[in-house]
Amino acid sequence: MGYPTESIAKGVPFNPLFTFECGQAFRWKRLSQTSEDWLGIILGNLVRVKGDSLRVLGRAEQDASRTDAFDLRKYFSLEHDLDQILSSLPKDPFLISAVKEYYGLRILRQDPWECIISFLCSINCNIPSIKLKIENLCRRFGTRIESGVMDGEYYSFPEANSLAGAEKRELLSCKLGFRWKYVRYVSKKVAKGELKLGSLSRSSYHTACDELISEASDKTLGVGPKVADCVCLFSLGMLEAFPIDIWMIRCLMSQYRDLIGFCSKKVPNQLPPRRYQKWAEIMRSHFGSSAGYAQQYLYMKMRNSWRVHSK
DNA sequence: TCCCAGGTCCTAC
DNA sequence: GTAGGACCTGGG
Repeated sequence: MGYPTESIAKGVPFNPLFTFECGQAFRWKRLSQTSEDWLGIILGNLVRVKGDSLRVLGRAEQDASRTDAFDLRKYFSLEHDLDQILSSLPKDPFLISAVKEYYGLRILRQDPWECIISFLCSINCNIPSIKLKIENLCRRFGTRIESGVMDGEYYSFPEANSLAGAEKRELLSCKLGFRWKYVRYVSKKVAKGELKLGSLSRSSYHTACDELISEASDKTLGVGPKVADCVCLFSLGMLEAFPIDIWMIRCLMSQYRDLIGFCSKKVPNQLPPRRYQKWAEIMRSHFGSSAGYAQQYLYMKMRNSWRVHSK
């Protein structure tokens, strides 16, 4: 294949393991457990990241129209000055240890379309289960990518039109469960141009959230505050977004209880919308304009320490 | 067999 | 406005 090898992040802090396994993206696969060798698919391009070098191995034929938007510097958010961002965060002990432990985690700038569908798949699911659903969708509705180099089959993420036209039983066969109607509803909105994901990045964070959640007073089925925050943070470059999931609730309850001013000792497993907004706003003003970075480091710390703790 | 998972929606107060 | 339950399914 005649694609050049590029250096992804020479001199830039970048840890593929933390970046790809922190639950922001679901299609990166580690090829070797002993080295940093990863395979991912970005806008129909099969991409290999090995050490700090990056190589494009193949492209999906029918995705040619989208390759102009294929910008690896943008995808890996190389314009983010990680050291500057991390040093701008408040110095509380829990966050300091999270940053120390997971240094090199970068927030990616993914395709908003893939991002919104992925996080619809994430609703009430664990990560292996999310990956399975997305993989099923790609195999069923995506386009085969010919690499000629790698073993195995690789598929692009489906186009909005494909999912918008899918039948219920087809989506259910991808193991989407009750999420099938969310996926199809949003796909139709995007396919018809009623939800313009591309232009959202030019909006303010709050405008983008409103647009994603209420979408001109017509509720966007399946997109609540958490999914909207994930889209803002992981695909629109809005670093102030602070998604609050079950792990973040546990984190806030155990580490930032005074800040959120929540009296009950019982850790809730979900937040009513108003409380979600209140807590997210408090954390935004605490962590500042890069609150999303704090959230990701805290998320990693919380998940992994919980796992160790509960063994 | 039960419980849980990167939530959201609907119903009943 | 908000608490409580339902929702598909795979994995522990």
